[in-house]
Amino acid sequence: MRILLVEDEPELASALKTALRRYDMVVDHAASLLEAGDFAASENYDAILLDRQLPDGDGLTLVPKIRARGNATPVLVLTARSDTSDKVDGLDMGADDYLAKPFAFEELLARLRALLRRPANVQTQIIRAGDLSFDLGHREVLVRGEPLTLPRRELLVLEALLRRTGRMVQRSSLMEAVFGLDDEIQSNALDTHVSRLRRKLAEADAKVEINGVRGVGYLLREIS
Amino acid sequence: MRILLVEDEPELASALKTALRRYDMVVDHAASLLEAGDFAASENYDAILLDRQLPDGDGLTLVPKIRARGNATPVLVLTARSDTSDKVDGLDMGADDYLAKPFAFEELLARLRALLRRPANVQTQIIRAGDLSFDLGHREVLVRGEPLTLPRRELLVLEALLRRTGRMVQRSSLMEAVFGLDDEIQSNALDTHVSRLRRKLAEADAKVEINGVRGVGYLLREIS
DNA sequence: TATTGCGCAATGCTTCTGCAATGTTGAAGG
DNA sequence: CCTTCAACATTGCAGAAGCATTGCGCAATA
Repeated sequence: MRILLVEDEPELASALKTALRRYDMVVDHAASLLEAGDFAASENYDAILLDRQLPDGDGLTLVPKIRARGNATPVLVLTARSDTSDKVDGLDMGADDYLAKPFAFEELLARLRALLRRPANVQTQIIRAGDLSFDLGHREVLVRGEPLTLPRRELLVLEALLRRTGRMVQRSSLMEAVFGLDDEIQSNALDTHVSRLRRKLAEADAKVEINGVRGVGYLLREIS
Repeated sequence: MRILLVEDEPELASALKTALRRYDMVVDHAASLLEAGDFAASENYDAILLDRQLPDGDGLTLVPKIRARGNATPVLVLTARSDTSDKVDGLDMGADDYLAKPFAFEELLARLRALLRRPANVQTQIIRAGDLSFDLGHREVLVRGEPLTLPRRELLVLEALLRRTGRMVQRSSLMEAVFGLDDEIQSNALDTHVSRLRRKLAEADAKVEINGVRGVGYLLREIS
């Protein structure tokens, strides 16, 4: 679990950091709004602990900012101010929870856990063809649910072909996809990979076929 | 917005119902645990407002019951009891928020809005695979009921893998889950932790196996 | 201070991968 | 219809890259 702790008071920050670490959370610490903005922009956190009183402004202003960037990370606001209208403001600006100082660490932890209890499996794009599916996000190939492990280069070939299932993929663009900027490959390495991939797909009975088209490139087809 | 209000005190219930209706929420009212269970089972609510003190038992017991049925509706617990350990219990049993009576209606409304904004949080507290179970809340690993203590980093590895049991976890996302941006790790530290974790899992005969996939990452599998 | 956790580097091992040698196919021209 | 040739297919191989494991020393923790 990755937490961004935004708190300017050094003692409290360090105490919290240590305490949270004890619960196996990975904590990054920002001491100002500016710093917090940078952290939040560049990294993916599972939750943000946010103090309102910061040297360079109200911590709350961070929330709409990151939400505007499409970041839905749960935010738990820590603050000394505790009257109702204050809480309402905080929650309405997009914070997910609000905790008044002083607080019991146990409660902080419990609220944090409640926030973190959310699906960890972000859905990623999956391409299907024949009996196989390719999870682009996790780089995983399944044939009828069974994993099929492929080496890197063959995976790249398969991906490039799957992205245009049933349509031609020019040899040159395959080369680009598989070898990228790597040094100029001067042999028939691509053909080699295609060949090996073909065999594995056949062995797994994936119900797809790679056809070569002379002088042009390859295409992947579903077969009955 | 459909709300299930579980509250036995008629006056409070009716006041809340009226007030919520003013904000265009559709409110169903249950006055007992039994009734609440029926309502929750048959209807789809966007949130549940739950009193703890009910004539036929502690309202909290409803939460694990509906969670077990795969129902992830956010639950906001209302209660007169307000000490910390009480809140912690409530949140750990799967409630999403906790509000002590007496409360300002404005705060209730704000917390409710915050809950409704949140993506549905399913995620059971305990993940199982093979003969081991991982309690995410208490960060405890059990093998056939026996505790297995693991160092921090290994625990993080295990957690990340367990959250996607049987499926690929990219090396990069493992790195992120385990190290965050703490420091630039430039060695094979991850491999080291995986190795050590493997050994401990094998020694404990946990009936799970960590497979490395060259060039991609790792995946955790149950074994017979 | 004793202990444990952790990152790191060295070592051995497995798998990948570019290459070349060899076989196969298909289109064009005679 | 056959020849011919270039493009594609397949396979074995050796070097490279990636992974697994272990021991070590420093640092954090108790």
